Amino acid sequence: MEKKFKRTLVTSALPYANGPVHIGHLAGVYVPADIYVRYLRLKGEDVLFIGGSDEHGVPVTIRAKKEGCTPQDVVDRYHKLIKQSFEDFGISFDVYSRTTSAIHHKLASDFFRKLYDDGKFVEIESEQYYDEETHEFLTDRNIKGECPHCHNADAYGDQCEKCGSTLSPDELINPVNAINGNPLVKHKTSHWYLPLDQYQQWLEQWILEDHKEWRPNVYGQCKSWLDAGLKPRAVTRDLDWGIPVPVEGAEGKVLYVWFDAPIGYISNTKELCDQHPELGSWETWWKDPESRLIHFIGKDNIVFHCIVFPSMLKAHGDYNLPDNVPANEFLNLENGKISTSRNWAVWLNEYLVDMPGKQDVLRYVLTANAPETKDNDFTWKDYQARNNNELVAVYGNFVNRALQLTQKYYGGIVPECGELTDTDKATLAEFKDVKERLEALLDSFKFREALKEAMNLARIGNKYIADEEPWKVVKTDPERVKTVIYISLQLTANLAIAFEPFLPFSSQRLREMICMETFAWNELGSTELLPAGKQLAKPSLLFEKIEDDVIQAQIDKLEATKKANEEAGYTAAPVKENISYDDFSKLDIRVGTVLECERVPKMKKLLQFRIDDGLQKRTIVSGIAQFYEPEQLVGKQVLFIANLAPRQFKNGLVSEGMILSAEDWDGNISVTTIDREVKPGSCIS
RNA sequence: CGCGGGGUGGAGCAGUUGGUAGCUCGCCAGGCUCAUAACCUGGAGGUCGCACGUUCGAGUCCUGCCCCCGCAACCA
Repeated sequence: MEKKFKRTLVTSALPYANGPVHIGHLAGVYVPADIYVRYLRLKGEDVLFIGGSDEHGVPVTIRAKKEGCTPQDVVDRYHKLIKQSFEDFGISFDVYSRTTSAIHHKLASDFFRKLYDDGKFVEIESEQYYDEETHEFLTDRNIKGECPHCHNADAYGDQCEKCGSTLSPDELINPVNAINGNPLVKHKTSHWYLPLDQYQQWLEQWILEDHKEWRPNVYGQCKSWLDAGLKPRAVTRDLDWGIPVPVEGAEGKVLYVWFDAPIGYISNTKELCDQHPELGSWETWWKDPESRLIHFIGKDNIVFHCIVFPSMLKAHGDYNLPDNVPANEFLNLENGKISTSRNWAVWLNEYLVDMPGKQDVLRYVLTANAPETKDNDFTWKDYQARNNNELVAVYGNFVNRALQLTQKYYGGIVPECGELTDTDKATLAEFKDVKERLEALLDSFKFREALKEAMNLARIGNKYIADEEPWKVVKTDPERVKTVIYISLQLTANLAIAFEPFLPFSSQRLREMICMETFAWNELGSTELLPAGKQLAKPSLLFEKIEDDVIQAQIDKLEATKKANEEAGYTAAPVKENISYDDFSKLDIRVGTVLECERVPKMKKLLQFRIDDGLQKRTIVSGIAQFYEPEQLVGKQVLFIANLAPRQFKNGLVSEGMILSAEDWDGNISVTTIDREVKPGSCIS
């Protein structure tokens, strides 16, 4: 299936302009994409690297409302910040634009219109529950109401958990939004759907048969969707933030963000090519069969890039389809899931303030530990170890040794190369082998392994110097040392090429040190990169050791910001509506003595209590298992609601009441108890 | 029987189409001193979660089971 392409168009997922970017973004998408692009450029291939911000969608409008500004303000701010972060980390986009651009609006609009005119959509009209405050239609599960059978007030739109009957939202009495409690009204609405079911067969052939070389996680995920059967997917929404649907009578509707975002790849290419005619027409990049399309994405985007977007392109008819979609899994941080809302992240803009000039260290660590086959974990200790034991000790050290020896013996001038010994030849041959392996790995998107191979080059160099012992030989055979140093310098120059895709900043500095103006991938393996007699610049350290306190500061910062953010986010909940004394007196709150307490098997959160309520013993189940050891509570007197209707759990357990407890700002739970012991069954009033 | 991802030397991970179990770090011993106490060599350490199969041969395929991690559910 090896096909020759004339040019390669690389896209990287459009980050959502709703917050800054963090190491997860970098590791999952942008660093691998950048490595690949830099590699192709070094080989002299025709390549474009397309990026941009995704600026439509509901979360932007929610954020704008919260902050009291316009959606445009929100995306302007984050687009700028994100763009700057990418620049700072050397992500070498040829263009980084945005989906609010005029070019994109027109192109996405035209794209939709062509599919519409060609009859590629299905229009479906329906009546759905609508929240007029948040302007959204709700899914069945997000609707709550009274069950028509057992009159449980909290039945969901698809099922009543009390009586177990299956429901549809229409059957619920007084349906409300399960998230915010807003009342719902029925709205008639019509939307356009892309009938993915019609593309099922074609997709099965195209992915499952023609692209078996895709990564297992991508292929597997596609297969599971295809096996489940595809359904038509809506491509429009009732919203006011987005690209208006270009159809008469569709006022108030916009293109669904997942329809317009991938088209952003096309618009941004167009924007670039229109400004730089020498790159050729954007249509050549997207439509010429000799152009290759590669999407770099995270695993959450697989369905859209492998199934939805290709179906859109196919429906349009003129476009190339992606040749490969290398998707990464997720990166965790210090054993926890990276989370923007919980501020559990290393933000790129902050990293550069704390670790100035260490872009390459992060690029290195994120690549060496890239989540290519499964979720991986970023820890600061690993970051430190990889910097100190690998970048400093292996790569930096070899370069420093070669350059220092050159300074010492030859005043920084490249010495003449004498006759090569067998070890010289063997070392150089090994270098050429690595080049081939490196290429094979990069061509198949195995960046983690490729980086390891590049590191091998430095290891070979270290071994060579150690074996040849020039500091010893110089006393007996100074001529021979010239050759050893010459070769060491050639290896150093080779490192500058091999590492350029991975560590562009360090490569640049290394090239300055050895006064190497031009370089190309094809020269990798050459023994004549630095001619004899060339004067080199004064060497400096390529990488620095990172001490424990610097790392500890980062760990502390992570913990502190997390805590501070949670605490700052706490405000006491507003007081509920007044109730009558009658309402209050209906509640029967009593003191009970805990006789027994144990965990409920298989239930992480549940504790099962045996309570003496003064009249009898009763069982109460409470969701506090993560905050108390069962033994701690035995013998305590707790407050509980005695007349709450019993509730049955799935495993058959019945809870006869509710123990009162307080939830702290950070989610910790504290059980209520009383100041002085009283008889079990005493009433609270 | 909710969905998914995993279980490989102390730690973190590779192991493509089944053919003597690898890498980085750590540890132990030795060497070297040009180098950011860095580098080089050697060594110890694994019944590849368990069991049963297929096979001349399984970490790699089949079946069953156990355990861990996400998500979902449960939090009266």
